[in-house]
Amino acid sequence: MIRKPPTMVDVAQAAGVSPMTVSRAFRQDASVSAATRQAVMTSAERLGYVFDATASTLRSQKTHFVAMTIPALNNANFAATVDGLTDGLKARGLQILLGATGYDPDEEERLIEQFLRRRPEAIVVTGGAHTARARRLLANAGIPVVETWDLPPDPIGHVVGFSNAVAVRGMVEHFAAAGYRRIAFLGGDDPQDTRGAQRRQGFVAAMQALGLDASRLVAAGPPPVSMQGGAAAMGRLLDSHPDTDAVICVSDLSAFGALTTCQRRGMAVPQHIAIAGFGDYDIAAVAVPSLTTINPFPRRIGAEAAALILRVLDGAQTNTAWVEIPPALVPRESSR
Amino acid sequence: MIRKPPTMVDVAQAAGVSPMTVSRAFRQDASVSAATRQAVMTSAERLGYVFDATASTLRSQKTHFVAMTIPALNNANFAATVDGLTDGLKARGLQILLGATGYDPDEEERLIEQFLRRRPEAIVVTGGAHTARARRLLANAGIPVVETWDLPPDPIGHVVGFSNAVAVRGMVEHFAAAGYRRIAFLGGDDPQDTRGAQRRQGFVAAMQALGLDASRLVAAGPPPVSMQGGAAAMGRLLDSHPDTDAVICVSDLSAFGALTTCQRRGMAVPQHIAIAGFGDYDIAAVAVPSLTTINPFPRRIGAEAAALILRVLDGAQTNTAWVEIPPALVPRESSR
DNA sequence: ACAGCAAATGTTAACGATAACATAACCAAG
DNA sequence: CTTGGTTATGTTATCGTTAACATTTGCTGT
Repeated sequence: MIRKPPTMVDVAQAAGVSPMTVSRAFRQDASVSAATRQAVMTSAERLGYVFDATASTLRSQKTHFVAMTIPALNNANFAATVDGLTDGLKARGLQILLGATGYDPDEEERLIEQFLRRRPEAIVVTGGAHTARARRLLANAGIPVVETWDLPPDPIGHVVGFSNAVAVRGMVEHFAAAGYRRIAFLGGDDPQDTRGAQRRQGFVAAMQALGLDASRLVAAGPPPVSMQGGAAAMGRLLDSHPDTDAVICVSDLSAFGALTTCQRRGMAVPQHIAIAGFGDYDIAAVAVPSLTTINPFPRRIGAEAAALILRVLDGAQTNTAWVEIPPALVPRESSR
Repeated sequence: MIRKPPTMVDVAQAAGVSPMTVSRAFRQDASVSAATRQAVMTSAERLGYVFDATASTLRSQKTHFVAMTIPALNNANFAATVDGLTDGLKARGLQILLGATGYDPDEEERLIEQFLRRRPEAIVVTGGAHTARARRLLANAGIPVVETWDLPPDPIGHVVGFSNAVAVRGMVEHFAAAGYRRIAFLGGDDPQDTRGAQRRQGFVAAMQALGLDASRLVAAGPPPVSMQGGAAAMGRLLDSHPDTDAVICVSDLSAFGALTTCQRRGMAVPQHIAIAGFGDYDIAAVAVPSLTTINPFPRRIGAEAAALILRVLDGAQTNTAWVEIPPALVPRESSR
């Protein structure tokens, strides 16, 4: 026999109070006597009552949702950002509505539209490249919008990020100072991965600024750039430019792939060729040799976004924020 | 100036129809003439109307949500399961409400309770170990419950998974057949990681069944077992049991960590010691040497769960399902 | 020309909570 | 024993959509 689930009215009846009192008992701020709350909770538990967030949302116009889109779930960096955001918002009872775009702006647009229908109290997106319609939807949503992992030239709302190009410039200068000259860049060829593309652009600009040859660019295929993709690309690079003395890779994963290609070919790293990655994933610290990389502090990006959202929702922050999280270069064994 | 966002009533007025017609125009099944739908959509777009899923949900009692809890976001295996589930449900307009438990049953309970308040149409959880209250909440939720990544002895609802113990037994037998005798198990020491613990139990049982010494167990610390944790644990194993000829690790990540310890100590893998992991993560295929592992088909777990949920929601499946996805042993260079 | 029926649209009430307002109960101070 | 003020609880109407039912329109066949 199926009977329909109990509502506050049922709980109120069972506890001998009004529905309004039940409603109050289920919130921590409200003024309900301890005895009454206890009675309500007991009745609720006995009836198997589960609070209906939908009805609450409709009436109070508070969803306690914060939406977030990331390019891919399966990426430790983005996952760390999500963790940072989740932790920062959990204490306020804000839940994350998470979606992966698969690095596709159209999919992102679809996702954003779906999310906005749920009326999140804020929305966090990754990167600054969006479809025109997505931009319009975000701009008109009437909620705080935070763009992360980037410094968009034409931001929609708040920004918590860093310049991918500048970060790679730092690596190029580091390599140049260490004496490397014939430096290549691996990956960043797919325009869908805007952060990857910016890293490559940053490489080219920095090399040119130093008067070095910036033409050693090797494609690693569509995002997410895998270890396999990095390994294959490294093979092509070594074939086409055997005299390359350093490679900067679009990510640690591709860098590790590149490293394995060197190992399989018996090329010593960093003696024969230096390798750098991006992201400071676990593998960068553990690999033998460990990988020189750039730490973009992904968790902090999420945490700062969370703190910013809370400030805005509290009315403590009224202007648009621009928070830069400067990445740190992490020198390791894969370069001298 | 702030004006409150338009509703269907506003759109209806602008389009010269009733709100009900607007409602119908926003669904694909409903009978609305093409001309009317066009007029409604134009008005909606002009007013910047965004459909309110909350009100829709309250009235229709359909949230189009499916909730899922996983131990950690930052884990390629679980992420693949989420992807499989998401893909399978997307076509039906079902959105995933995702939460990470951090391998903590109490956190899982909290998450489940929060999720149920949103009235998902189904809920997918990882593993069979839950708090008593969590079990009760799930059992009484009145929606399909799917437990994944495990074969729980006392399932709450449907099951899509495999036996972690049996999978590791297969690896032990594989190693024994290859002539390894002094086999160790790395990780699985923390009871919070139930799947890890089951892998270790499977190891012990299989070793004993073969009359081999099952006492070479080395702890790798609390989940998620990191590459670093695996590396450190391997160091301890080599110190305490230098004659070990093979190690089965609780995951590929710890296996890779273990591999790096061998590399740093100049021990050849697999000549000196064989290594196996679990999960068939990218790194297993790319590492040098590549890692022998077990592929649990994580994406397929998600896809099967999605298919199952759709069958149940359609009424096509009325009994409780028990879907086993047998993992596959993947022999690679790290063992002979 | 009109019954008969399908397609398109309208009307009313409800989903389950809570904001806003009203009142009852209680206690301290005069 | 009032008055004034706080605390606890109740009443009413409403959030924005859609299920259920009602009605209109348009077309087919005879």
